[in-house]
Formats: sequence, C-alpha cells, structure tokens
Amino acid sequence: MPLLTHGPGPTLVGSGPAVASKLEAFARLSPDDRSALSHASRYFRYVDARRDVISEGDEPRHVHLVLEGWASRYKQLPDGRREIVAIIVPGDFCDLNIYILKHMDHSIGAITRLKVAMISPDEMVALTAQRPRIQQALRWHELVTAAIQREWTLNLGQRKAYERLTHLLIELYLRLNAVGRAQDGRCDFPLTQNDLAEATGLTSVHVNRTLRELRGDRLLELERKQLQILDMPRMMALSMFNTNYLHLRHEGQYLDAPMNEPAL
Amino acid sequence: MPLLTHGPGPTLVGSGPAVASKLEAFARLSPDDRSALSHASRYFRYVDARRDVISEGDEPRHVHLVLEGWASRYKQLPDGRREIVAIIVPGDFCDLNIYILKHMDHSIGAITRLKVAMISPDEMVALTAQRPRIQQALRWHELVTAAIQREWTLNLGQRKAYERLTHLLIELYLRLNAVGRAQDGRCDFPLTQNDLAEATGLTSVHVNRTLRELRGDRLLELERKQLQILDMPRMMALSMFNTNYLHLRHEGQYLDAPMNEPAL
DNA sequence: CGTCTGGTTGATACGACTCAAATTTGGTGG
DNA sequence: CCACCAAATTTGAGTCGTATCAACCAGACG
Repeated sequence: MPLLTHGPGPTLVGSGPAVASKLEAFARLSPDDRSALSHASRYFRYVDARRDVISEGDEPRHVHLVLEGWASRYKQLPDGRREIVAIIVPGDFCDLNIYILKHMDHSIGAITRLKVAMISPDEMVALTAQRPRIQQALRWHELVTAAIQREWTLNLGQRKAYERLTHLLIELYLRLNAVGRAQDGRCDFPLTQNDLAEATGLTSVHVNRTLRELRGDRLLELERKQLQILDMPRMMALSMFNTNYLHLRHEGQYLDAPMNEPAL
Repeated sequence: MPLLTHGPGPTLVGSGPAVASKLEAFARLSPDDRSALSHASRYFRYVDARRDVISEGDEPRHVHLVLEGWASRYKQLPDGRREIVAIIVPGDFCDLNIYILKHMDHSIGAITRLKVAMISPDEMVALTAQRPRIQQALRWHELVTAAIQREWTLNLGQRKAYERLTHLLIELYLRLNAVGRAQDGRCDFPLTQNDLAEATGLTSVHVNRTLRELRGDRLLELERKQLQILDMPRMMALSMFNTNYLHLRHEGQYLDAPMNEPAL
C-alpha cells in the first residue's frame, strides 16, 4: 500500500498550479477559489510507476486528482487483452462523482510515479456548494473528459494507424500545453511504445514502425521520454485534428473572477 | 424545422415511463419525482428519421431527452468518414449539462422518427435542486453514459469484428431491457447494417458477412428491424461481456423513495 | 556483469477493406 | 394491387493494413 501523507507539507507548493491551470482553461478563478482548491487537495499520496491507483471492482471512496505524473485509465479482457481508454495528465481528476457508483468498472494505473490528491465526497460538496465558478469549471472538466472519450472512439473507429497515432500525440501535447507543461512543440512523454499500442488498439510492433515513419517524414522526434513536434500544421492536417472537442477557449469567461477580487 | 409542440397533450401519456424507468434502474422514484420528471419534459418535438436533432457547431440551448425512437451521436471527418460514437435509446438524455459548452463537438441524428423532450437549463436546475433522488439519478445517468463510452473504446480497440458486433448487440438489448423495451431476447432493432458499420468501425460489407456468421452459428436472428437473441450465454462468453459497466443493480437504493410515500 | 525492459527489424499470415454488381425489401403513387 | 424506385442487403474477387511470431539490440539497473 502506498504511503498516505497528511497535511500541506512543503511538497504541496508545486501542486496547486496544475489543478488551477487546468480549470482556468475554462474560467479564471479568484485567489480565493485557488486556495480552496489547494485546501481540498491537501491530502495526497504517492503511487509508484506501473501500480494501480484504484482497480476494477474496488469501491471508490474519494475523488483522485493527479498533481504530478501521468496515469492511464484502462480496461482488461479476461483473455489478457488490455485497452488504455484514457490518459490522465497532471491537473486531471480521475473520477469526479465516481463515488456514486458501487464498484469501479475500470482501473487507473500509474504510468510514472504519481502524486495524487484524495478528496472526500464531503469535501467535494463543500468545495462546490459555495463556489459556483469551481462547480462550473468541474462540470466543464467532466464534459471535456467525455468529449475526449468520444474523440478516442472516432480515432479508433475511423482513423488508420498513421493518423491515429498522430492524433493522439497532438491531443496530449495540447492538453499538456493547456496546463503549462508543454511549449514550442516540446513536452515530456513518458509513454512506452507498448502504452501507445494499448491506447491506439495497435500492436507495439506496428506502433514502432509507424513512429519510425513519422520520424522519417520529419514530423516529430521522440526519444528519451521527450516528444518534439516538428511540423504541427502538417500533423494536424494529416490526422484531421479538430481542436473543438477540447473546448479550450475560455468558454466560461462570463464566470471569470474579477481580475483584482479582494481576498475574503 | 420540426414542429414544436407545447403542453402536456394526450401524446404525453406514454412518455413518462421511459425516462422514469431509465432512472429507476438506479433508484426508485416517488410518484412525486415521476410527475416532476414528466412536468419537466412537457415541451417536446418530433424529428424525422435521418435528420439531426442538433448538429456539430450548434450552440446547445437545452437538454434533450428522447421519449420515443432511436438516435445516434456521431462525429464526422472532413474526408467523409463517419463514426457513430453512441446509440441513444428511449429514456436517454442526449446531453446533460451540455449547455455549459459553447458549441457542440458532435451531432445527434435521428435513426427513427424521434420524439424528444426539450428541457431548459433553468428547468433542469429546478428539477434537481429540490429533488436529491433525481439529481443523484441524473449523475448516475452521466456516469453510466461515460462508462459505456469507455466500453466502446475497449470494444473498438481490442475486440475483433465477430466479438465486437456481438458485444454491441448485447449492450443494446440489455439497455432496452432496462427500460422495459426488450424481453425474452427480443427487441426492436432499427439500425441498418450501415449504422452498425459506423458504430463498430467496420465496413457495411464486413458487418453483413459477420452478421451472416452469427446467424449461421445460431446465436441470433435479425430481420425486419427485429432482433432475436437465441443464445445469450454463448454470446456473452464469446464477446467477453461484463455487465459491470452498465451499473444496473439499483446501486442507489439507499436513495429509494419510501414504497408508499404519500403524494404531496 | 547478467538481467530486464523497451525498442527495432524481418518474414509471413490473416482480418478487414475495396470495388463492383446483383438481389431483395420496403415504400409510394398510379 | 401492382409497378416502380430507392434503400438496404448480399455476394464475389482481389488487395492492403495490421497482426503474429521470432529474433536481436541497447541501455538501465542491481
């Protein structure tokens, strides 16, 4: 069992921004909203790479929020086939409202070592009840998560390997960019080729060859867990990437906090 | 533009049950909850088969609830490829909370002629604010919708044609069964082979051949828009169907209305 | 060092696609 | 009630994308 760490220790310092900046892709938050968020995420634990945060069948007891590291949402078939149905990056909630369900119907596994905040249902209620901006931003988060899942369905159903991989890489880059963890076409990229295979419904052999092709076409570089996108326009065109589904343009700005809202 | 019909006319009579029975897969509702639901869905319109209820890019103005008929949620690529990312059956909400987003990132199209209730955001707020059972049931609906989307991702990513089609047919049967529209392995089934192809990421030619195979294996019959499942156990085994993700077992029963709750 | 995980490569097989055409079904109007 | 038309289904032949199986290699790690 991973260690459960209490209290807002010094390690917390870097964690607030990831959450806040994710939600601020939707609406600007007040300093107050931000501190409520980091207060709510004061209990956290670390999960080692390649271990589950929570497993299929478990009863969800709290909401998980990834503060640091990458995770995957995956499902497994009885014969061993595995599908990564979502990639979770810093700032993402794993399972908003999931405590309504009795059992997890999928697992969440750490890709890298993970720092996850654990928020109780009560705390979630407290957080949203008095803060409409946060509540709306969380709903937005849910809707975007659902939109991403639909786009993955399209990706798997209609795009072929070359387009499909490209689309996935762009999505991840843009999502990281939205939380300040990617710029100039460059970002950390801890997924193995096998992870990419499980996320795209291909074999790792084919992912390998397709990745070579992408490199050969001078579209990207990918080594040492670092992705460098070389030609975003061409990649977007060939993968028919439409950014709509990420709903990134401050759609909730009518909810924006006043720029200089006094602290309570 | 389809006709917009006002008021709880006689046509409304049959509509309440679909919604209520969907939500009652989660928690039993009081007569009061039920009448609030049917009050909320008193404005409805009809949509002809093969026309859009709402299209990608549109601004969502209200929540749609399908009272009668089947619809599909679909996305389209610039080169014409289309993927049905979800099937919507009577009792399903199309887009809970969607009004938070500025633009639809996908379309909803009628498969058969449709009767859809249109509920304003205000009405949704009114409906849930005073009725925790309904609110929880709606959250459950959202979570199950998301779980289905994930299962589709798995289905497309890992199952091959024969398993994949089987899995889809079982899912639809079970979902219809949950709202009282399927029994004894039999149900209406208005999808064309082309629809099935777009929902499974296969070509209609291959769907045709696979369907023949399923019939040849005496697993099902499918003609004249009627599906008859002949051997559910074998179909579940071969498609590795795990009913977990549908969360059908009255998981919210602690929220159940008292059996003889007096009407207000 | 040996071991392990992740990446790379080659040869071969097969599932699903493409294209094309024929056939059946269901709906519509005469 | 039949003739007609469009939509949906069925079938065949040939091709292609991706899987499979099997090695081999490189770097990380204890």
